[in-house]
This record gives sequence, C-alpha cells and structure tokens, in this order.
Amino acid sequence: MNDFLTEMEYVGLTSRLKRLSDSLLYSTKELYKSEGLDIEPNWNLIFILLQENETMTITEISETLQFSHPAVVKIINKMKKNGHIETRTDTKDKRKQLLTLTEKAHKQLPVFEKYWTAGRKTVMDLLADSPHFLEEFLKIEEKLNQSDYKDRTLKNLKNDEHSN
Amino acid sequence: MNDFLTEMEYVGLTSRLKRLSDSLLYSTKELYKSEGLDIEPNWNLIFILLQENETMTITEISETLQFSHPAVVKIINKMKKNGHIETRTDTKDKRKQLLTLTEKAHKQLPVFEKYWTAGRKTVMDLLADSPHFLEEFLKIEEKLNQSDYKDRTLKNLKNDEHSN
DNA sequence: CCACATTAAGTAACTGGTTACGCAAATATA
DNA sequence: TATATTTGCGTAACCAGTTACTTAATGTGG
Repeated sequence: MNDFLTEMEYVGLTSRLKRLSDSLLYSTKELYKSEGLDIEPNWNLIFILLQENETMTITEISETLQFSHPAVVKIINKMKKNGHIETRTDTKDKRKQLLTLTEKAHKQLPVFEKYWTAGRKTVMDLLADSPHFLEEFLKIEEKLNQSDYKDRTLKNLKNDEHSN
Repeated sequence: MNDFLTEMEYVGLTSRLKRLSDSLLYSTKELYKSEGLDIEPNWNLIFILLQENETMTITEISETLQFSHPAVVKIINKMKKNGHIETRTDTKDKRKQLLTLTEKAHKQLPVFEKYWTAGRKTVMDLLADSPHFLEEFLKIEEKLNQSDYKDRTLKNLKNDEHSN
C-alpha cells in the first residue's frame, strides 16, 4: 500500500480520519443517487429518532446526536423539502418546533430500511478483522470529551518548556 | 456517557468518524489561532513533504496524500498567500508548477515544529490505551481501498435479495 | 507531421459540517 | 410587575473537502 499518511503514524492520523470519513460520506451519497433514492447520509439517524419518539425538537435532536443545532436545522429543512418531515409549533412554548415523520416517510421506510440494513452489514464486514476497534474508538472519544485536542496540546507544550 | 451514536453501534460509526474528525480539525484551528500562529491544519504535511523533496508538483502531492488535486491547489494557494511557498513553472514541462518552501518558511519552521511535536504527543496520548487502533484502522482503510462502501453495500443488497 | 489522447493544474459549484450573531419567547429575579 | 437572563431556532459567513469542467501543454500513432 505504501501510504504516506500511514507512514507518518501519529502525525497522519487526523488526516486519515478525515479521509476515511469523507470517503464513506461520498460513497453513501453516490449509492443513494445511483439507486434513485431520495435520501441522504445521516437521515437514517433522524428517521430512527422520530420513530422512537414520535415528536422531537431541533434542540433535542442536536443534543442527542451531538451535532451543532444549525447542522440539524439544515438536515431537517432538506427532509421537509423532500416531504419526509412536517413541523408544527408547540402550543405551550411557541419557540419550539415539533418535528414528526410524514405519511410519505412512513410509507417509504421499508425501502429505505433495506439499504440501511445493507449499509450496516457493510460496516460489520469492515470491522470484522478489527475486534477492538469500536471499544478503542470509544476510548479516544471519551478522552477528547474530557479535554480536547487544543487543551491537551497546549499542556504538552507547557510541560515540554518546563523540562528544558 | 450514554451517546446515542455509540448505542447505534455499526449504524452510528460513520457519523462518529465525521464528528471526531471535525472536532480534531476545529480544535487544531483554534489552537493555532489562539497562539497567533499563521498556519492551518494539514500544512505540516506539506512542510514535511517539501523538506524531504525540495520541489514537488501539485499532482505529486495530491497522489502522495491521496487528496483530490483541487484540495491541494487550495492548500497551496493559502500557503503561497502566507509566503510559505513559492512556485515556478517547470522549464521542461510548462504545465507543471514546481513548489518550494520559501526562506520565511524555513525560518519559521522551528517554531511550528514545537507545536507539531506537541500535537503528535497529544495523538500518542489519545491512543495510549488503544494499542490495536492504528493497526485495525489500517485494515479498514485497506478493505475500503479494495472495494468501497457503495460497492460493498450494493453487493450486500443483492445477496440479501437472493436469499429470500 | 498532424490529429487525437492524455496529463497538469486551475475554476466553479456543491456538501456537510462549524462558529457567531440575532430575535422572539419563556423564565428568573429584583 | 418590570427587567434581566436564558432558551430555541433561524441565518450568515466560513471551512475543508469533493466532483465536474476547462484550458493548455505534452505525448503518441497512422
């Protein structure tokens, strides 16, 4: 294979994460497009959430997914335009938009689910020879949750200065 | 922690990869900004390549990093604007732009390197409790290199149909 | 030697994220 | 009860990537 970023070890990892994440994203979009499906990556998550909960608000979804709320707004707007989601204003709290799946969405779900199941299978296959991956990936996320890349790096810098 | 995407297991992984990759990216940018450094994420890779090779072309870099060539064009344009890179046209092949580090770049390198070393340390720390991570991550990349997400998922779909 | 194919690099339009800001509604406080 | 704070969500501007297209230079086969 002989990949430069891999040879860089720790230095190349963040770029490899981006590269992998992008490649999955674009490949998923291409899949849906080539199959003529009117959905996009991440929509499966919204579908799952709105099946579980009937109605949710933008803020609830953004907290659940740990995405910024403008990101969720964008996704939801697209899903509304495609007729998969409808909104109504909460009568008790007029700031809140209550989101629900439309009839159309429920009708199309079985078809979508075939693709999502196949995609899930793909990820399983990709991870088949990597039995520690999910567990170790979680550890990294948890570490970064406690102290992010910037803070950790600044601390390393300071320690390094002191040791001179 | 109780993270929805984590609970989704295989289904949530691609979004978690994006989330992690983004968080590292933005945190790195913030680090450079807060320290008043006039560099951006990924530039370290270009610096390393141009120290090793003296001159390279856009295409060579994009092949080495496995980024699309427009991505490299954008990075290089920024580095040129910041005075870190200069270009001259190859006399043998006037399509090629030969890239080299400027005097200014060489002068600032030692400062940058302090930060890059600290960042490398951060990644090492993040991976400290995940001894199989790099190895298993590579396996995933290699699998996707042989057949991408779309093709694998389409194949899974077909198999599934046949088994019914 | 000329027509055609390939290659290098630049540009445009788009994508899914982000932060920063603003506004209106709800809540807390003096 | 009036005022200050917080909350929900929408919008703008940005960011680092992508694909698709263009142009110019080079390489190649009849």
